[in-house]
Amino acid sequence: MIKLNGNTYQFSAEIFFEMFDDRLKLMIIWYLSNGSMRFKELSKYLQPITNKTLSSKLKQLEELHLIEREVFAEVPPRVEYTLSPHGQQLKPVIDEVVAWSQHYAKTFGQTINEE
Amino acid sequence: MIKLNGNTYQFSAEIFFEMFDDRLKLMIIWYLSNGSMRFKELSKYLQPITNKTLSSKLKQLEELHLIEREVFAEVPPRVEYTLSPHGQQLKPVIDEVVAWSQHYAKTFGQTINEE
DNA sequence: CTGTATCCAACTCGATACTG
DNA sequence: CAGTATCGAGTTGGATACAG
Repeated sequence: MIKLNGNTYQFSAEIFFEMFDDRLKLMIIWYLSNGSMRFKELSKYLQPITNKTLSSKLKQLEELHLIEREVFAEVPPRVEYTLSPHGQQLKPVIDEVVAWSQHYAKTFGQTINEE
Repeated sequence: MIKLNGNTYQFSAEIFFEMFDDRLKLMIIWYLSNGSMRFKELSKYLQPITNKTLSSKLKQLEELHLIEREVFAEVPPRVEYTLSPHGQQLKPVIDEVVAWSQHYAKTFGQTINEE
């Protein structure tokens, strides 16, 4: 049995399932797995998404120690989001997700142009 | 670009993210990755969950071709759920999820007894 | 045992407007 | 640019009751 924050888990995997029980957080990790990105850039890729939602999700990921936030003292302001070490360790998960999805798409989907 | 059912996706991974944007479907896959289970058995592990919700999720997973449903003509009725071939191909994803979670739990959680 | 039918609380997330 | 504030629609999923 595992205690984490206030919660208890029978199996450690339940931590992951609870962590990524929404539509956006793992997608954000996926986008950041190719390098750091700015707020606006992420917003563009996750469209439609509101500033409020994106801001909230990024804050959650930071509290989970999966991403890091760096503020540059510029005008206009620049903020970069990067995977933390624990976030980077999700890369094998992401890789398997991508591999599985490509295979699934090959079976059930139709490819228009290239990916 | 990929067309699947009615939707279009830029990247195949988006299929996965949309497929598992809820709290339960990937957890069910995880439970079934150790072998087939009955309705009641799944319900017990996923507590608290209602029959309606579980039934709905299992139907969705079947429509996605990830699990298979087998009915035995017995009294009382017995229904077994098993991963389909495409569901079994999610095993590497699950394995990486488990590995990552154990590492994460070791860093941030406290283990009471054994897992 | 394996569901289905209603009802509803809670949550997620988008639309819009505004701030430093 | 990078947020925050308010509002509200839609969805998820639990509680309860009932059926084959």
